[in-house]
Amino acid sequence: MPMTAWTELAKDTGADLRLDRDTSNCSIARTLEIVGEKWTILILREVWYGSSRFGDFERVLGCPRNLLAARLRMLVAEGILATESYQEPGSRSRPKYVITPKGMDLVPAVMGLLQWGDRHAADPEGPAVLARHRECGAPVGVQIRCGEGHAVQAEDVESVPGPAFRLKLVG
Amino acid sequence: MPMTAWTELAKDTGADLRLDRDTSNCSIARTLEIVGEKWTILILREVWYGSSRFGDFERVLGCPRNLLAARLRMLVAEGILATESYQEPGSRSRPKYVITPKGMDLVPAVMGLLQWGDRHAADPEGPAVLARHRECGAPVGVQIRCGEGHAVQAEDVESVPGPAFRLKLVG
DNA sequence: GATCTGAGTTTACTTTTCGATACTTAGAAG
DNA sequence: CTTCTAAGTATCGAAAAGTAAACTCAGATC
Repeated sequence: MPMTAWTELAKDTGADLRLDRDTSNCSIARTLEIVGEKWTILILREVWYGSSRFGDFERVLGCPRNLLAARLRMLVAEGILATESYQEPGSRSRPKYVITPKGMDLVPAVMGLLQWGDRHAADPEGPAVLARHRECGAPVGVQIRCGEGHAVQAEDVESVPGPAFRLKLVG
Repeated sequence: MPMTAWTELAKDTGADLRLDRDTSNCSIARTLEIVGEKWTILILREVWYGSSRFGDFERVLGCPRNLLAARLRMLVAEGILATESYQEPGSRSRPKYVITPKGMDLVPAVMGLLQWGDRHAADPEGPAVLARHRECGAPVGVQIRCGEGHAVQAEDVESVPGPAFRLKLVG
């Protein structure tokens, strides 16, 4: 999906100056800034699988406590998780972590990673987890689709400059 | 999408032993092992946008040369990129990097990240890049779908133990 | 044969992130 | 008022990443 609209502009202009796409405004990079750190996606995976307490995450992930605390704090600050409290009988109330709608919106991206791993890096025994549609039981996956409702092959995706497209000078 | 099938098993058994899901076989984690390092996804983004040469990546990403070389080497070793050669008139032939089918299979995952960023971390000016269906021009995005063809809400995805599901003892 | 060029490699140094363990804290129970 | 517990903090050495510049290498040109 080459963006010919800018690769043409980005040619050498003869002098020492040269134009390139300005990649500072990129939604992929911005998303990775938030969820691209080590453990973050795996914490979300555990939330989807039903964990909610600090100790749950620590035990099942084996993640260092200080990193776990930092990641949880950040996910809450970003509005991806929210804290509620639970109270075990005979204990004081403690915080637990639940996913927000903003966090649920990450499911397609993570399911994309899951799907790729199942296809290209699977354990010979098969997947440890199967995702299926609650209503009909059929296995689920992610698909690229267009606004017209067509399923789209990755090769048929075309990337074009958007409203915030900019060029930058390099040299 | 809690997996009740194992959260029930994972209760304290009264003694000092306790069962937990064994997360060592996870397609998400395995995928992140390969593409979860810094720069890797951004390199792939540039490949999708039309870059193919070492110097292209270096200029547009601002990534250190040593890391760029390491990431490219790894992507080729994993079969996500492949090297071909190009020849500029008057120059010797040099290597360039092209995406493989295995690499194209990552598009849904990365498009998921893009979509989330556009929705939740967008620049006020809007996105720098728009993805659309080459045939009909309509904007594209990723969707969760089941084998029966239904669009599935993230909340309606149910995760159940697969063939390689294991429990582990923690204590 | 000297020079140019793009694609790396190497080196040396700083900064950031990771990982393991010890320590603290706030309330409930004895 | 001491103990117990889950949820954190604090600390510190190790590993990885970032930065910058010098160096190599192989062919094409001069």
